[in-house]
Amino acid sequence: MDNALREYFIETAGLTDDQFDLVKPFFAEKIIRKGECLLSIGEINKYVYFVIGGCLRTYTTDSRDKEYILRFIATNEWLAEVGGYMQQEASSVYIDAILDTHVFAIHRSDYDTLSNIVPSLRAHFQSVMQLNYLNTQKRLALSLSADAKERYLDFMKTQPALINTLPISMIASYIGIVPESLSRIRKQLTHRHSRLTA
Amino acid sequence: MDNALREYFIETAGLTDDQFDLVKPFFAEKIIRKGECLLSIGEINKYVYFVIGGCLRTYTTDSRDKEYILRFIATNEWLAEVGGYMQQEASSVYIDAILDTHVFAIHRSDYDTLSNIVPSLRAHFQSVMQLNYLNTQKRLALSLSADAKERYLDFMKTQPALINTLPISMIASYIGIVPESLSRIRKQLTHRHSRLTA
DNA sequence: CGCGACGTTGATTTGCCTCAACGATTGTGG
DNA sequence: CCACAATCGTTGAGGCAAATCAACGTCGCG
Repeated sequence: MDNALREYFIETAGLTDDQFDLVKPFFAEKIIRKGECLLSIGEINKYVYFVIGGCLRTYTTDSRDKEYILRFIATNEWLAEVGGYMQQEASSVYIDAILDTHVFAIHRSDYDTLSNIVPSLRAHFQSVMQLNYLNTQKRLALSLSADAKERYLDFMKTQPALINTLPISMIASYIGIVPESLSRIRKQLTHRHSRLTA
Repeated sequence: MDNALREYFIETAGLTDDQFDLVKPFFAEKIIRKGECLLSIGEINKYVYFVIGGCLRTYTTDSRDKEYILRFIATNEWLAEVGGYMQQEASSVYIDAILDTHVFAIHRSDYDTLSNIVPSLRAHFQSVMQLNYLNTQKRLALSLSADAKERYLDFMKTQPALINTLPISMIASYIGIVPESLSRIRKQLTHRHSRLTA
C-alpha cells in the first residue's frame, strides 16, 4: 500500500514514474505505536521519516520537565530537520508518536544517495526545510505577539485536520499554555459561536 | 578594508586564498545608516548581506503596529534566509538597521553563481541556514517555556556583544516584552548581583 | 466494578501590560 | 550660551490574562 508515497513523490515532489521506481526501494514501511519514542535528546538521528498517516511530534522540556511541542509531523510531512539535514549531530529535541503512525523511513546515508540519483529531490528537500523554517519563524512571531486565543485560532486555521484527532493536552502544549486554559478558551469560543449561529 | 571579509571566508567558510579572490569581486561594500530600511513586507529581497560591523534586524508587527524582532544580524552574520534561499518570494518581514552598519552585499543571482564557482560555499551557506533554523526553534521553545527573566538571561548568554550596544527597547522587543518590564528585570538582577558580590 | 487518564470548572495568585509621570541625555533654535 | 523639545530609560499604580492548585464528571479498560 505505497500509493500514498507514490502520489506524494509524483504530484508534490514532481518526480516521474520512473524516478519514483528508483527511489522507492530505499524506503522501509513502518508502523509506530502511539507513545513510542523515536529519539531522545542527545541521541543521533539515523533516519528520515515521511508520514503517511497518524502524527509524530518533536518536543523539548523545561527545567521542571514540562513538555513543549515544537512541531507536529502529520500526513504528507517530512521529519528530517533535526540537527541539520546532513550532519550527524546530537539531537536537541525528543521525538515520539502521538497517534499510531504510518511512516516510510530511509536511512540518512540513503537520503544523500537518493538526492544524487534524482537531483530534483535535493531542491525539493531544501524547499521543504525552508518552509519549516519560515513556519517556525512565523510561530515565534505569533508566540511573542499574540495571546492564547489568537494562537489557538491560528492553529485551527493552519492545522485543522489535527484539532479532532489530537488530545487537548497536546494542542495546549503546542500553543504554549496549560490544558485548563485551553479548555476555557474553547468554552468561550463555542459559546460565542452558538450565539452567532443561533 | 576587506580584511574582515577575507578572514571570515578563509577561517570560517574554509576557502583558500585563491577561492576568496574569485569570490571577492561579487561583493559590494556598503554603509547602512541607523534607521535605514532595507526591505518592507511584501517586497522582494534582491540582496544577500554579510555584516562586518553594526547590527541589522528582521521584524514583523502585530495588528496594533507593535514591533516584534525575529533576529538580530550582527558582526560576521548573514542575512539571507528571507523567503528561502533561492526563491524570489514576497518577504514576510521588515528589515532595517538598528545601528550604522557596515555590510558587504551580493545580488541574489550572483549568490547562485558563486555557489557554483566555489562548491564548498553551497554547503557553508546551507549550514548557516540550518544554524539559523535551529536557533529559531530554540528561541521558540524558550518563548513557550521560559518567563521574561529567563529569556533575558539567555539573551545575555547567547548574544553578550549586543547588550551594551543596542537600545533597551530593541532588546525588550526581541525577548517579547515591553521596555518597562525589561527595566524592572534589569533592576532586580543588578540588586541581586550586588548582594552576591558584596 | 473500580481504576486511571482526560477534560472541565472554580478559587486564588502572579507575571506582565497599560497608563501615567518623572529624571537624564541629546539635539536645536533663538 | 541657555532654553526647549524630543527621546530614552526608569518608577509607580492598577488591571488582566494565564498559571497554579484543587476538585469533579466522564469515559475506556483491566
